[in-house]
Amino acid sequence: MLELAILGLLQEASMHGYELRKELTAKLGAIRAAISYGSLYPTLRRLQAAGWITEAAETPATAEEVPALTSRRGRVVYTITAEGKERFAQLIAQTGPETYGDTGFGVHFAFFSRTDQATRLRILEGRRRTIEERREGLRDMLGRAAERLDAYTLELQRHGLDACEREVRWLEELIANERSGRAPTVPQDGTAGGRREDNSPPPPGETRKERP
Amino acid sequence: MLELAILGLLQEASMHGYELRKELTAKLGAIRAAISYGSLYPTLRRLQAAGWITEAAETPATAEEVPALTSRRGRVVYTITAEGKERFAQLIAQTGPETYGDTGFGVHFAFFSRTDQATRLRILEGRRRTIEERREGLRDMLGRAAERLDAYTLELQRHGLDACEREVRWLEELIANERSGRAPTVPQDGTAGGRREDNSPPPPGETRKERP
DNA sequence: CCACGATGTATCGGACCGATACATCGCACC
DNA sequence: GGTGCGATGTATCGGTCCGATACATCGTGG
Repeated sequence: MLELAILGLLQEASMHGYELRKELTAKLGAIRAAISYGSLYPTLRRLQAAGWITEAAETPATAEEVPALTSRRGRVVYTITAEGKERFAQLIAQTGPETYGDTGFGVHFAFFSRTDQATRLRILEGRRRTIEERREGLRDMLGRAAERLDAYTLELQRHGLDACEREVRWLEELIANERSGRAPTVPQDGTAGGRREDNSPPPPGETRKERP
Repeated sequence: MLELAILGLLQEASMHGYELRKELTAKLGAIRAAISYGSLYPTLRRLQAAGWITEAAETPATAEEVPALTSRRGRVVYTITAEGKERFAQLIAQTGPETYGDTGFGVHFAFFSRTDQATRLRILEGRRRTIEERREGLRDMLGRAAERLDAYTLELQRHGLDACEREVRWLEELIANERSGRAPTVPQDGTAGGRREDNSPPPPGETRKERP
């Protein structure tokens, strides 16, 4: 999962570890707290070893002279390679059971603007099915086996059930919008130097909170 | 976290691994999918080594004779010890940052009927604070940094924000109910052979879904 | 008669986290 | 003028937990 997220972010711009973590937290803030460095750095190492990314120590920019004084530990900037982009495309397109779990779905969804519509639909429907099953499990529990559980556990289940129902509705909206919507898929980004380029492709739907 | 959950469940009744997993899934179904055996068995081993639980191979009940034929691998029944109960009480009472995370809070909440009211209140308020901070982070993102993110990521944040607001309201209700409510804390269970005993202590609140 | 799903115990590699360590920079406060 | 403190920055280590896998028994229905 981390691999996918890193590859996705580096496709937008080259970054060093700290920045990467911030962007990761920003993009995935809705689904997980913050990525630990204990996960981030080993993963970067792994990706580099596999050839998906390259790491380059940042040169002091101006003044190549005066190098060895204080031995400044420069920031390490990571850049995605062509193979890395291929890898990303492969990861983003392949869907399995782990794609429908909480974390997996969140990460995939966060990169939907780089995913083709057919895959988006597949993922949304898979996720819906997963949540529906969880919902059914909770309903059964609240129905048949209710007297076996104490009041607090029951309350927890109720809250969980509510969240499931809400997410299913949310997914329904997204699916409907995806089906009917003209969704111009953004294929590749290419050069990663643009920085300010804002590609906000398909409006996922007017999910306005009007509850009259 | 698993340690706490296992100790809590074994306090209600002795069980073997498979049953333990089912009960675990039932009790925590609202917050996590299912506990893996790859976590369960090593943890049981650890708990046994620490002396919190004891494991006993199930005797074939009748017919002690005819032992070595087919060498039936009996089920291993785990029972909590007195030290284990102390350990559980210690774990359930101590609150830290990990208590307010998604999983940690869920597990603690599931055993609220074995937690004293002061601790319950502390946990609920800590959780509320945590979610409020997450909520503020998402609001900031949707406010200031909105144009930096694509439409799908934004939609994900919106959904996350919605879930945060909903959970805060839920927690408010629980806190209010906890403060005003007479909540008879269940101290100890003692004998674990009763099986059918139903101790449903404090009604956590009328969280009815009336939306007129 | 046997295939299949539920019951049951168990291990292994890998992903990820939390704590920790250490170094630099800029800025506010005294 | 110094000084502490929070943000920036890289990195490791131990430990928890997961997913895949293996293997054995039992009852039921085709």
